[in-house]
Amino acid sequence: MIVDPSADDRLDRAFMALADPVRRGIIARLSRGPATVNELAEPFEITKQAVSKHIQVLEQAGLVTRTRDAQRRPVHLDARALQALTAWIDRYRLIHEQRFRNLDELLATSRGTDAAASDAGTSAGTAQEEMES
Amino acid sequence: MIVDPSADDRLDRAFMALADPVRRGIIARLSRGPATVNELAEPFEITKQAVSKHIQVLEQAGLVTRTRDAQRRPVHLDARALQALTAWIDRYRLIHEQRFRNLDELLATSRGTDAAASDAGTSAGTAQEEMES
DNA sequence: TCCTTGATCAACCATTTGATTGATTACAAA
DNA sequence: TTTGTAATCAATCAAATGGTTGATCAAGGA
Repeated sequence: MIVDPSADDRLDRAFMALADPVRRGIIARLSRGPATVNELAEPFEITKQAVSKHIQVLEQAGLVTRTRDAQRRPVHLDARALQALTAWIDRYRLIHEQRFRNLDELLATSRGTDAAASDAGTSAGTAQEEMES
Repeated sequence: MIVDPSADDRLDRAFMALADPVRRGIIARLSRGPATVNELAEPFEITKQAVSKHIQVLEQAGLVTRTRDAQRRPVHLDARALQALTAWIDRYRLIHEQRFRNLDELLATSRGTDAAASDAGTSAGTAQEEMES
């Protein structure tokens, strides 16, 4: 039904998919190789149907794919979606850390010129670039 | 109310917190420096109360902290939580990629010995290590 | 063909989420 | 003290999530 899942939507689904310990457990298991729904359901105390739903969530998030093997339906991890998540996180984490390095430099050069250090940037809205790529 | 938020709970909250474009926008803005609720609410077409709730979600996830400045309450990014997320993701992404490298080696050494390549590992549960650290 | 296994579909239910409006707290300035 | 501003609290609501049970589909094997 969804025609054009925007970048936002894809990030929404992927982050949401990982916001559940069962689904993270499934990802952890799949990092070691493909598995069937029954195999994936085994460690958890919920019904197979519930696990099947979790796999659907992971699939719609692009984190896993399903193939066919007779009546089995092995689930495979797709690491590219994981990489997209770390890319998003690291982007802003690195901007934040760069800001701290710049602040350190500022403090190192203009030592003694106080009052700019305590909460520098509370209303520092210099360049308003795009929020999400 | 919550006494001991487990590692699972913390990951739950953090991933869930990022599964929303408004909250990701807030994180993006805070990567450039602290901001007040009003400043953070400005780009969005929702009420300040809604933004305040989003900030609470981010705060409970450990992604941001709030300080005091008279009647203002500047919000600061806490990059350590972001690092915890990339650590979790990269852990399993790297295991997955290592498995592919191993598979490549296997194919390189025993070329001609087929049938192990198509779906190697469908029931490969060698070592059952802990799912989450 | 009949039966078993693997997996999904469908309907339903309790809880949570995201948002709203209106009232209230906290602080500063007049 | 009164006024104004920043922010949260409280009550409410529609929609989504996570789980269940029961029925159904698909593919082999007896």
